[in-house]
Amino acid sequence: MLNFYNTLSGRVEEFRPMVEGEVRFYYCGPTVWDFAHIGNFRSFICADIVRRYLKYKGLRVMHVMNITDIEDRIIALSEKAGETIDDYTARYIEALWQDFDALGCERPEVVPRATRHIPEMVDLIERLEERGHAYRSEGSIYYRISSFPEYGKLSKINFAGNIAGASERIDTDRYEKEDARDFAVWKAASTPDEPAWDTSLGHGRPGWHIECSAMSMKYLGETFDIHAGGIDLVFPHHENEIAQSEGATGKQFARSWIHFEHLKVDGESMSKSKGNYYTFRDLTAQGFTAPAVRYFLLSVPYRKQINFTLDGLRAAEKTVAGLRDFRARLEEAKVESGLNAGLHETTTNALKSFEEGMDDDLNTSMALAVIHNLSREVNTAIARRTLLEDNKREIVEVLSKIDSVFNILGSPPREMLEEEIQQLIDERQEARRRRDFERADEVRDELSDRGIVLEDTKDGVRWKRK
RNA sequence: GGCGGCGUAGCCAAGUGGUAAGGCAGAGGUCUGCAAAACCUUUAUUCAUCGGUUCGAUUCCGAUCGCCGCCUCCA
Repeated sequence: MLNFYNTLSGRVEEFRPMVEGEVRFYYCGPTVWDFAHIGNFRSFICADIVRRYLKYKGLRVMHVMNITDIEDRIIALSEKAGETIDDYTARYIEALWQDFDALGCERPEVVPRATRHIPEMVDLIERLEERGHAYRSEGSIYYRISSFPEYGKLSKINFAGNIAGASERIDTDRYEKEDARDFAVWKAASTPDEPAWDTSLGHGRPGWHIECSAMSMKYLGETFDIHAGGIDLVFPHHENEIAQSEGATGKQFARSWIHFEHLKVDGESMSKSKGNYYTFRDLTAQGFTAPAVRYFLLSVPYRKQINFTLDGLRAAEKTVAGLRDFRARLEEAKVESGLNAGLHETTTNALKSFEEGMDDDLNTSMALAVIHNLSREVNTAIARRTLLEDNKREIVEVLSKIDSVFNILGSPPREMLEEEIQQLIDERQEARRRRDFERADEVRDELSDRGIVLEDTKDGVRWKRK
């Protein structure tokens, strides 16, 4: 059984979907202008692991990831660029998918955009008004927090407590609100030419929080299984979503909440001003590979802060290369028929341990250790020629099952031997037979310069790309 | 000021009331023409510091130090 930490209940609990065999999963996606850094990708990959492991468990997953394309900053930037929101955001969204695919994340079933769901948000706001949860003030509409006594149940923020230090920074005069905690669900346009929509609520745009309430309920129903996102969204975003959705429907909104921790870079929070801000593209430009980045970002359980360093990524690069080598070696191993009982047990236990690790609040560290241990044992068996045909088949199968979740081994490197490479290899073998090692090394160096690494094994020469 | 998280070997990092996963790096060995890869052996008497509870704590409690986040518009 799968257990994970539910932010709402504050403890690890067994996950049971609402509808047998089907999971309705909402992931709070990025704002388009700021999605490219590795902090966001950690989040995407965590969500992808959740999705993939649910599928591993045989569940159908209805996965919705929103794209926030209305937001003060986007509006300011698109205005500055003299572009419409759509034009401005288009290139970011395109880049998002490129990186998303490269990092091996499966695309969600539905990717709604805020700009395409204004009517749904307007409807929801009207429902809130009808039920007394929202009020108008100077053309804007605010959520009345005093009307929702459960407010704070997700973030466990004690509003009665003393927030003297914080309140200094709240300029209460700026808002025409009944209560400083109230938040905007609809913002009246403040300048004539800022992007805005004409709706029954007036000329303006939705507040940030309302989009997720409206879009998640549209695609997943008023109550759904899992709502996920970065830990920074717990308050106020997710707290406000609960207030909006449950205020409007009177029903429970998301049954479970999963929040992904942030990463640090070189021990500090990542920020542009600190100069420790990395995007996925920066890293690939430096020669790092996508599977290594993915491995690194998932190597620490999602509830722990991960400390991103280039040294760590270099280590991940080697680790992933080792695992890929292992898989290739296994597939190429020449084996005799039969089943080695000891290895069979090792294999069975490996899969079991993998599931135990993942079932325990998606402990990817523990689950990854399983592959390493299996790799060592199977390598030994290959070296000792104790790997038999039936073992090989089941180990290949177990590896691909595990990799259906991690997605770091990729498809097996069964590229055709390019003729030229093979010719050089043959030439080197011929030279070795003549004991002309000078020529043999020359050929190996030449291949190495062209990115091909050779390995002399008992079964002949293996080659791979660097 | 309030709330929460973290501090484990050279580096990254899992984990647990009963004696420390895994990865990278290092050392020695096997194999090899030499390499590479792989394998074998090895690398924390110790889990920030100081107290307390306990038969026993890295794991629970308290204090201290250090780091990170939230409490605010916005993702």
